[in-house]
Amino acid sequence: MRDVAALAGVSHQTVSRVINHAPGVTAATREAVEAAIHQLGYRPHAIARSFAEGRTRTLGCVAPNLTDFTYASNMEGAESVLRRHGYDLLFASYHDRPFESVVETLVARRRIDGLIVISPYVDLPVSALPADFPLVLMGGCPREDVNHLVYLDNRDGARQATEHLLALGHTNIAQVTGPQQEDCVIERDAGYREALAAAGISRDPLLTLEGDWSATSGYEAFAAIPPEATAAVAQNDRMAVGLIRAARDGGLRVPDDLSVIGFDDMPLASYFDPPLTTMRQDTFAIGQTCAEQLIAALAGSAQDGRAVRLVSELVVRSSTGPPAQRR
Amino acid sequence: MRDVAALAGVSHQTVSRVINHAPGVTAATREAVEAAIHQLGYRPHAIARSFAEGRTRTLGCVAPNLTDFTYASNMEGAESVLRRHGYDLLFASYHDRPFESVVETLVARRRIDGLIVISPYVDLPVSALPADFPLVLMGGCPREDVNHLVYLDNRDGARQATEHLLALGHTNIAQVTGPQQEDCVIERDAGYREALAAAGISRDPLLTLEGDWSATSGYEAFAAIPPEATAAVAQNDRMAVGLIRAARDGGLRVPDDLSVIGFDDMPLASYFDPPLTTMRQDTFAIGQTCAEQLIAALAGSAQDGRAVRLVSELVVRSSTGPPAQRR
DNA sequence: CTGAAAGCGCTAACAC
DNA sequence: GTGTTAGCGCTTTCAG
Repeated sequence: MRDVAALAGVSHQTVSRVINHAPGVTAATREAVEAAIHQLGYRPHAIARSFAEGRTRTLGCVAPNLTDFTYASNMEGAESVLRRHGYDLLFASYHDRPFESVVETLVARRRIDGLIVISPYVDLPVSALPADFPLVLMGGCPREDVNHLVYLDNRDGARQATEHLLALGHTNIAQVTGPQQEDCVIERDAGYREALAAAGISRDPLLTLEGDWSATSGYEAFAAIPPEATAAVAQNDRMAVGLIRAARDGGLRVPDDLSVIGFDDMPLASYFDPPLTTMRQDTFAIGQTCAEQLIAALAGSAQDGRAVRLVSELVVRSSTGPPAQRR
Repeated sequence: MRDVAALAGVSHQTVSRVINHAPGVTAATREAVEAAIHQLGYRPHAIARSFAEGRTRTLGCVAPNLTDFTYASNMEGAESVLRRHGYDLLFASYHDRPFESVVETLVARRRIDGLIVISPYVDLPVSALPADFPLVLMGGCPREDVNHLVYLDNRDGARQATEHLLALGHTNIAQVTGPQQEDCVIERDAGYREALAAAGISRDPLLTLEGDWSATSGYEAFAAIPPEATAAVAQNDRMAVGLIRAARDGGLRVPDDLSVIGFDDMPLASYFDPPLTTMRQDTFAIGQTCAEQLIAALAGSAQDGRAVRLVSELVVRSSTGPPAQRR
């Protein structure tokens, strides 16, 4: 920068003005400086700038992992908008370490200006963050303890899924859940119950099985599903796929003997056999929304925060259908 | 830091020594400083440190996108080892902007100390980077123009896949490729040809169809496959799945009328119908290896660089089998 | 073993 | 419109 200033015959401050597109520079000076910059191949030092400015122009994004398509897609959506706003994106996963340590590294040491947390866990210690730190939480239900929230209405989604099965004529509807302490599991379970209750069906606890989101757990859950069930709502597509496989291995036809609906509309959901009926969520858009919220929070607008509610949409394919005669 | 020094009754320099675990501090002083740090809740300012040190302790990772499981998994593997070494990970995708702009933002402005580039493109302009910048390229074939390279031997993988079909007795083996300018496509095509040549089979250009990695493109490719083909190697699993769907829609049985082998062993590959025979690559380990290489490069060891070759492994499931009688 | 001084490259506040 | 002066919070170098 000093060299540029010398070459252009101005002070380093004028160079600073030029690279920051600050007003109050003659066109002539500006051109001279730009010529010098070009000639010297000068590039502003991002770290020095961050240091002087007191902000990093870098935002963090933490997710449980990346291999889950849902999270990866969220993050990609967020990246696309943050990048457009001139921010860099620091990524951290917290599957192998406590969330607090992420906060410690990224926030307490002031490496980032704001944070997007993708979390299916209701008990995430957001309190580990300074109260006024720009934070957007991507969660699975409404909550009061966080300023900026983007959430997928899981309760509504599960209700829709269950209603779809009810509308087809099913009355014995099983449920395969994720780990029961997770936020969205609780919500989806609530939606399932609400739909049953609204249909005047008393809920049989034996019809609910707990999995761990994996296809294998869906497969294993099948063995525990009472034979009178004619349909099942799986809380994600992987478990739905496992369940279908197990049902077929057990000699059942899908959907004739057992209808199965999933959740997520993962890639290739339509390429399974039978093509999966599922609840679609636009994960890319969710990520984008989170990023927009964060940008707004950083700009100081939306000071009070607001919760953005997103809903999932039923996609009917061929893994659900009316119940067949008694099997 | 000044406050900590004052409270502990030492200079800020001693505080610096303590937080950096530098030698030459009395146990007593150290304890006093640590007490002060704890009491004040002091955290070193990462940016100030980076600025003073002249390095950022942040590494970059660029990939075409995140939603492709392969890349996401690479990146997650890389993150796990970088994190362990105290580095942060800056992520950037380049599906919507030139690679050079990534270099500009991250490297030229010195936001990162090193870079992992996940690239299926042979023509990636690594020359945009300063020659001595710590770089690890995750590619699809050996190449000379880069110091640190981790590559999956795609030629070998495609050869294995094709040999598997040959061993089953197929002689008319079609191929569905990705976009033909991509690195790994060229390599996989070469492996396919090599296997055919070794079996004394002359290659029929009509048997090779170009797709775009999507399941849809695999589906569409089917229409162009000559009816005498009894088997096909798809260059990824998604296209394999699309191809299988199309074959069945066309009244063929898989694998009896058409054997299909994929590439990647993507999640749930075994849950498709039929379970997919494919070439497995350990994408998480590949990412880890890239990170280790980068760490080594930063440490100055491995100065001359070396190429790490990884191979994929045949996973036989049920989408391949011996050819049936003439269909 | 500890302290003092200098400086990393930039922006912000004010003076000219 | 442009230059001058500080100073961001730390590490490095060198004295004591």
